Amino acid sequence: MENSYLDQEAAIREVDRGCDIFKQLQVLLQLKSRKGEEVVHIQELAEPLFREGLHALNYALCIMRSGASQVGAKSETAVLDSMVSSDTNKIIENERGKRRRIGENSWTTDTTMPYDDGHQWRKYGDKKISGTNFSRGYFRCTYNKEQGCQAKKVVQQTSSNDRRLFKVKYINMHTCHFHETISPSSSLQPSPFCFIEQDCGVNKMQHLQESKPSGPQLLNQGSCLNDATLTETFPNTSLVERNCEWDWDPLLRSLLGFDSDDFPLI
DNA sequence: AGCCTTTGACCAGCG
DNA sequence: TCGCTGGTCAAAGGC
Repeated sequence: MENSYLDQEAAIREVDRGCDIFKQLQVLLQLKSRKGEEVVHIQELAEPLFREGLHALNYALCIMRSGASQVGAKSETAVLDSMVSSDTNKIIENERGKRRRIGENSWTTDTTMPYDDGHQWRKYGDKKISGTNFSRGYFRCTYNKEQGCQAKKVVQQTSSNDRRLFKVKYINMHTCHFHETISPSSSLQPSPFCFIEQDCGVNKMQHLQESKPSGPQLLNQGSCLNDATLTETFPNTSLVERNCEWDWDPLLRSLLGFDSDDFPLI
């Protein structure tokens, strides 16, 4: 009962945060109409902001879904039902207990950025699926061995049109410590998203290396990069920048033309 | 050295 | 029973 209450509070907190983020996004978009020359900067800032907003709402949804049976939260999920759908699966276990997982706690979501959800994943399989032009990637939490985290996800590209679309199935909630550290419940905690445009389907590490910048960048630790890797890849990037521990107000202030001296814009 | 992805093989469910 | 298919393992190689 106590946990249900805490879950509900956490979910509400995430929804609140999502609202705040979208309000900031609105401010950014209003700036765009007033300062045409800043369009590029605003676009670069708005995208991760939008992602983070979505992440906050998705995270809230995860909390609600995982505790739905106790909390009885239904109305909230309706908000995002057009974006996310859950599965009720049967559980099939084989005698060796190592494969044929068809059930477990799972839900699916359609996204254009399947590799950028704030968690660290290790790919353990890839399968060409009949009837589609795309293969399906199987991922499990990096901390599967270390911490016994049972979270998995299956990424299936469903569209290759101008805007690629992926269906991502998540299986089991994260129980690893990393999950807690990236919990967006605090604005001071690292954002799970990266400022670098993700080329979906391309190894993120490789992509980052190919796009190694020359100057300071607004980055965070991302979903698959550790601090050491980033230090090596982006030697001129400070830890604070990498963790996205900035306040958006200075950003907006710099866009408005003041206090821009100590904040490196892209 | 340790982590990752890739990829072929294996195994189980299903029709 | 058999072939197809999806999910997983594990070796190999790369970074």
